Amino acid sequence: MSIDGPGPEAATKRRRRVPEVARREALASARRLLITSGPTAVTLKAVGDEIGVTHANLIHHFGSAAGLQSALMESMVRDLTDALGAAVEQLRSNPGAPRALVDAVFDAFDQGGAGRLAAWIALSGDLQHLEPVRAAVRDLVDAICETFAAEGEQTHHRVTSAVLFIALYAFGDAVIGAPLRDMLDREDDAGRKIVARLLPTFLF
Amino acid sequence: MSIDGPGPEAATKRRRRVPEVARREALASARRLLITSGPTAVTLKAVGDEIGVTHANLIHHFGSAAGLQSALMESMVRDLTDALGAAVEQLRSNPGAPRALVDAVFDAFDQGGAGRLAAWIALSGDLQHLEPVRAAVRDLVDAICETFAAEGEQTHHRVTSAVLFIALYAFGDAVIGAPLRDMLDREDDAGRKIVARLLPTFLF
DNA sequence: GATGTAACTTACATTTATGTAGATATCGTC
DNA sequence: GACGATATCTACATAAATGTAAGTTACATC
Repeated sequence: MSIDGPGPEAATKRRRRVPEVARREALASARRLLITSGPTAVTLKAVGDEIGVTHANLIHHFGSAAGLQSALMESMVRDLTDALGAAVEQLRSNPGAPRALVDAVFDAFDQGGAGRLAAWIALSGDLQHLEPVRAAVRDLVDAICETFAAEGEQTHHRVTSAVLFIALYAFGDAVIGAPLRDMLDREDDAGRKIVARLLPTFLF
Repeated sequence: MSIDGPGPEAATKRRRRVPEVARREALASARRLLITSGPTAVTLKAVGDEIGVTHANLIHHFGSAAGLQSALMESMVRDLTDALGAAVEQLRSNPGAPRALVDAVFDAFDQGGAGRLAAWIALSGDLQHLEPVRAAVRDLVDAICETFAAEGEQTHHRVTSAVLFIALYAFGDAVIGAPLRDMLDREDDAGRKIVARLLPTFLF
């Protein structure tokens, strides 16, 4: 009886991945662990066990445990910025549908674990990992300003207010929204509805 | 030359605290560590070093490291609920001043570290520590409903929306507000101003 | 001043995460 | 099929966090 793995006779076999695949598998596993069990669960051993390699192998690919964490943060930040970009496209093609934009941003924080990741980064104090987000946020603001260019002098101020509003709220919702809604006996998308209703206040 | 401590001739002396004082000092130190250096910095050794006792002594008082963490969470949750109670009193004495209520709630999450604590709890999955908050939130909702009793059928729905709104936003602001405002070149109280402006939308 | 309780310490054991060194196996290439 | 690069593993080392046991000391009470 083989403990686990590809099979009885393959128990002594190694699976040799190309480095890029090995890194991708490891990062996917690390993200899963972060989302389901929290930051402390993302250890070399836990990730290695999930994808069937030793912890030493992960050090080989990422240099160190900190290297793995950095790569994970980088990967999740990239996904978040991609989602924000998609949200802007969404807004451009249909400026009058705030709920679609809200869903895009909320999903970015909720699924993919960007909210939990941001909380982890903030709690750990590794703020340098948030730097890539700065450029993405700048782009987001510029894009929205362009879409609402005719609004006059206060456009930039209103847009930054709107971005601050939706980002903080989506973050909070992703991290503690579920238990809080449970305490208040509110439906799952209560937060999204509120934001979608208030967002036009900023932009129009 | 004494390394550190109360003084040269007191180097061999022990300081014997009454248990309540020992616990209070330890919890204050643990909170400081949590706020300044993140959850992983709250270890028995770190807390012990700060208040001048050994890690074994902390185990003596709290039973285990988990016991210390639970006590810390309990203490911070109590402070948060106290602050929420004060916010309700504030609202009762002056129902027309949203900014005062907003400041009270934001300070509860910001100072005292309730926001960081909640993030830690949510990330770790120790949701049972949030149970005391449930009762506090219920009280808060009831108190606000009472204050605005004349508003008719939808009062409860509107109030829960308002509480969800301000709590999620204050939480988000406490955890990632600072870096996000920096990215957007916005002033420190930008978040509070936005919430104070929008809050009447729910209640009136 | 003697005594008992318990706060506190020291010393040791265990577990877990991380890191290093060297051996081994896999796969592309000749 | 031999060979070289390297992905992967085994084995060992280290550090930190937690926990346990037993001894010490401070302080209240008599």
